[in-house]
Amino acid sequence: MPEAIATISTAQENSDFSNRQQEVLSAVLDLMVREGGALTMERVAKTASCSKETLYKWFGDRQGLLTATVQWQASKVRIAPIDAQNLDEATLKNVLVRFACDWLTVLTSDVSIALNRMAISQAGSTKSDLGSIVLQNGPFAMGRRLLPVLEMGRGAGHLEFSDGQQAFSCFFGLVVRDIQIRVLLGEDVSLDEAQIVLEAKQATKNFFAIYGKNQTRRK
Amino acid sequence: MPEAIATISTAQENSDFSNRQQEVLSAVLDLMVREGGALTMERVAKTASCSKETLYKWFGDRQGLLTATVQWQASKVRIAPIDAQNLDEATLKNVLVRFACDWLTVLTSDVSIALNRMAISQAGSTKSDLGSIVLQNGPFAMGRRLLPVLEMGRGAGHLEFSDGQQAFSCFFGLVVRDIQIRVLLGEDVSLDEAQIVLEAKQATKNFFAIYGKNQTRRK
DNA sequence: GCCGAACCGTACCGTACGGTACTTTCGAGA
DNA sequence: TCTCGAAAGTACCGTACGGTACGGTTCGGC
Repeated sequence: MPEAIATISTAQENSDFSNRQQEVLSAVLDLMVREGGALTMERVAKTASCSKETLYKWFGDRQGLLTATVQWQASKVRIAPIDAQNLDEATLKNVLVRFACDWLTVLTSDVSIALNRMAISQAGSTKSDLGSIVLQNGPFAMGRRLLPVLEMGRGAGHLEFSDGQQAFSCFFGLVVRDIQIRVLLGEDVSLDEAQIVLEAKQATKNFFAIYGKNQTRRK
Repeated sequence: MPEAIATISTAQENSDFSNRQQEVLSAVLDLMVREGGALTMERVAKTASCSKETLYKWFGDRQGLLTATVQWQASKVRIAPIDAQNLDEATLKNVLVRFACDWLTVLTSDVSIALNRMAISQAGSTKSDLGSIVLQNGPFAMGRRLLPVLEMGRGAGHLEFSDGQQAFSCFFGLVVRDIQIRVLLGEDVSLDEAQIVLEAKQATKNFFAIYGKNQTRRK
């Protein structure tokens, strides 16, 4: 079983950013979480103890800084491969539960909320690909990752579906429900570990009620 | 069967706002949709052909104008009562499908997207109840409305659940899936009427696979 | 020790925007 | 027709913020 979907890599030579630059990006992330979307270049500079001029030199402009932050955060979330040998039904369910747990944990984390808020708030306006970046590293990444698992489950005879995308989308809905929109809108949805596990199990069970092969289904 | 969940009332003496004020609010809504969250008082005044001073006189400040707009929009969406006489299973399903259709239509509408973006973008920061207003008139209102239906369905022996909230939440997830977060993040999810109906039927079918009484379910 | 590059701190500029004050226009009622 | 009040139009102010310029400081290479 995979250790976790989202594992923070040990950083250091993580990406195209130098250590100092990553310190800055980390500060941006902190500010996003603490102050919401209203971060100013001056506050970033002060928080990261660097000069505004350096910020502009490194990241071009404010938009570039935000984009770099989102990309950097995305690059930190590595998705561990799934070793799907001998996929008996219990193992498959375990993988799905695990998956749902990780997903719920990420969704309700401060960083994810802040990032999504940021991306959403400017998705409608000027040319900015923040939205698509978050999209790529959020729902889409989950889909790309979960799809093979579902197909393996189908191959092993535990699941039954024709459209994999649709099956994934359904699982997504069962897991996330109205939780994400509620946290994004500011409701304090505090889920402790136990609750998350419960929700994940429930979602998986429900998923099997729909796509499980041994279920009687209507029509 | 209810005509529609969201029926625009014939306006006029709709709420606490005078006709002229509603013209202004309508202009705000238009601007939100067209320009995204970056609306300035000056643009509102110009668009609505009124003076900034009047705006401040009527709505106090920018925040008040936004709040008034959201509330006004919410007040326009009247939820028609459900006449749940002789709730046979087909009727129940019809009601649910109908419900899901309306919900999906609203979710993907320009106005809803703009409003949600606005509320989300400032949900994290300063004291503002935009988020809770949208929350109250979005997911929560849906829940308050759908819950009695589900309970009637249970009473009539078509559904089986212990926690109504949970059942609603599940239905919500099955209907909305990842659609809302994707549109909010800027993806162009264009659903025509036919697709929406399809999605709604699928969601209802899936819901019955989970909570329908005549289903074999595991555990 | 010297030089240059990188970078910090800070002062500064221009502008956009929230909010206010003042003048003009318009329309209803006496 | 005159009066008055409400609201349009406009000019204005203060400030916050994005972006730039520049002097001072540190540090690695020679």
